[in-house]
Amino acid sequence: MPRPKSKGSPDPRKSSSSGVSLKSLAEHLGLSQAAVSFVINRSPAAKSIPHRTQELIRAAARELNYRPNHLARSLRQQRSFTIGVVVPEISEGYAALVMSGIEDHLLQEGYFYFVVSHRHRSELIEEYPLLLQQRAVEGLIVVDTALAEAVDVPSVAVSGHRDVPGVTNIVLNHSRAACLALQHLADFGHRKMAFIKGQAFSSDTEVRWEAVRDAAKKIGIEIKEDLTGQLEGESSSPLLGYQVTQKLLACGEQFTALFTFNDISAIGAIHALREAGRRVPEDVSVVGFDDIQSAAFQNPALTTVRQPLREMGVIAAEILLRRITAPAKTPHPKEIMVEPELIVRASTARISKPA
Amino acid sequence: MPRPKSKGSPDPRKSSSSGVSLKSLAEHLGLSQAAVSFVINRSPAAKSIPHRTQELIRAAARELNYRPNHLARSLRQQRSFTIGVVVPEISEGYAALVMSGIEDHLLQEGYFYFVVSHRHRSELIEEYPLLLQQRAVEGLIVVDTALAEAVDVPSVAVSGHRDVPGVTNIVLNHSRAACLALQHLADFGHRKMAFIKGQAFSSDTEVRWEAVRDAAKKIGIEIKEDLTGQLEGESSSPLLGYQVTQKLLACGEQFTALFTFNDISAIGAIHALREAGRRVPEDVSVVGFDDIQSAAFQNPALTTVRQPLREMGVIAAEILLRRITAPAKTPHPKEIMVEPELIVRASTARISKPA
DNA sequence: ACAGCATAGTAAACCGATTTAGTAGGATAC
DNA sequence: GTATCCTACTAAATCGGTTTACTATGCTGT
Repeated sequence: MPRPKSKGSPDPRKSSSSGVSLKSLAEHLGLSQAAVSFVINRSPAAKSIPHRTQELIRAAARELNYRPNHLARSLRQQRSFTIGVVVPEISEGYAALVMSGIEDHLLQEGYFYFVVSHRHRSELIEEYPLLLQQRAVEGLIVVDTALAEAVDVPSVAVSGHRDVPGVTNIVLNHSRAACLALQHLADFGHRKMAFIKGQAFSSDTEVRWEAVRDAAKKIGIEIKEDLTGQLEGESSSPLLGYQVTQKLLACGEQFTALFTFNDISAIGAIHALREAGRRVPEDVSVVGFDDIQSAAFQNPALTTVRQPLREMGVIAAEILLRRITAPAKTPHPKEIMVEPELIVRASTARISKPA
Repeated sequence: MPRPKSKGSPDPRKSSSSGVSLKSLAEHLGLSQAAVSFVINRSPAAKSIPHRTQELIRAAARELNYRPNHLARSLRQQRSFTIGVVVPEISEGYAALVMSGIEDHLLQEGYFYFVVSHRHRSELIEEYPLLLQQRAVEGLIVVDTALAEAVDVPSVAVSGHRDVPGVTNIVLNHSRAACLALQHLADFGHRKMAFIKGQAFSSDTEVRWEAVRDAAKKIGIEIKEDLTGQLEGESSSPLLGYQVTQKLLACGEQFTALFTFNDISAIGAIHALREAGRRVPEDVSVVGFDDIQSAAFQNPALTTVRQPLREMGVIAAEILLRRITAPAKTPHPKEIMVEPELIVRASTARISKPA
């Protein structure tokens, strides 16, 4: 009853999935399903079918608007042309940019993808990869998420730092990123620097902090316990940076520069600084991270360490598809590193002579 | 060769999709596939199978880590539990927020979804819905995109304004939105207002502009041709608003207030104003639209018309699933309207007495 | 005259589930 | 004693394609 009955006469209003199956198309043509399938797919087996017949088949397919059922095809071929993408949350600027790169490459190559966001709930982080595999994805891209254990499809982690078997990590050169930022501030004469670390769950947090400490040591900057804050909370609102900065200000320790974990928190931080009567950049220089789109249009425009997020998404997709289609040829790189770039704008300035 | 051979002994390392099929599970148990299927799915037919046997089956399924192949199930049941989501682009704050609402509800209800972005290319806008239907999606959600023609699955359009058969439109009450903004500015004494319209391809542009004109007439504000600009270009960067505002300033006509199409362009506009020596809000009041996350953290904090984007995504998903699961009961509303809210912050102020 | 080969296909297995229709064997009813 | 019902399942069809193995026919070469 709910199924549209397929009468002998093809209904031209019915398009695609609704009416026309390979079977009905073959019947219409008076040929076998196999013959039609060979021609439609340009399979090598079609070489024994004369051109005339091939054209008849193609014409009929066009006319009846035949579109092969992707489910059936995937089931038989054991190829779904589908990828699973796991992100912490979608609204976040970071993940959205990476996703946009991923999408670009995947769709270009004829793959579709499922997106799931886990909002840092660990049971979802474990469950979603399994659900995705049940849905026959051929590979997984996880963004800023620590994959619990090995999965049995090829996987790529963007900003993954764990050494998980079968997973290729796409990472930023955090050492270089930290050097760029600190050297820039040091060049401007800053010595008393404050820092805002990322949330504990963010996979970049730890690596970046290591890099910052190394860079500070190399450049000869002291990192004071009192002047290091940490973002807390799930959301990616500037509010988090605002709150941490208030705490940093409250501790009483002086600082002339602030290096934040991302641009979003830098925006909140500037707000807090201004509320406390500190001018940016005259009293405090602020360096952000990521270079999100609105960074250039903050007031003052944000000096930041640019992370090639979109490109990282593209690379992730490229590597993954390469691993899927030519597993033998690609000896599966463990890590691919991309380079940051310092974008100097108006939120940093030479330190003013102490009054 | 590429397929993992399924030997008699189950390999405990192989999980999910790899080794265990219903067939192998049934063989392992010495039962028929049907019996196992009944129990796994808690089908009513399982009532004739004794508890003892049911437990054996479930235990074996757990132990071998059996996970039914979703492709096969979908094919047989003609239910894919998959939705297609069509957006202009992913990086945009607007679409990302709506998507986050969509995702929340869909995953909660056990559906997965494919995302495709068309970047306003009309051939993709036509092709993607077909490709999605080929992939057996049970419904479509299109965001800020004009669906070319009727599709044969239930569909919901967020910010759709076309009357397409079979499509439910989720729209903002633009009349109210325009009144809120203009009345607010008028209350502050503004009479000379400038406007930035959306890009021609954005489905809200026209409707909103109508609403603005109506509101202006009602309130008694004159809309000058010279003081209405329009965003141009694909991207959603603040740069677009920056450029339009430069043009508005260049024309020489004076204005004390500016109502922009979205927050992103408001951010660019403020930049341009400031560069031209106009202070915000002292010289020019600016009202944005959407209330994106960083709106509150601009300097000055942005006064804006809040659009409940996330909620609109949730509603879209709800309506769609309701239409899919109970097509008879839901007589398919043509339009659902959500209400805007004016968020007054610091980018608008009472007009200063003319010097 | 007949093997051998190319042409133009077809029949049927298969992917991995769900689902309908049916069956074997024991218990109960009359 | 047997018709009937219940219990505990199973065999086989099905979803819509792809793919392997095979066949029927006609032509060529010797």
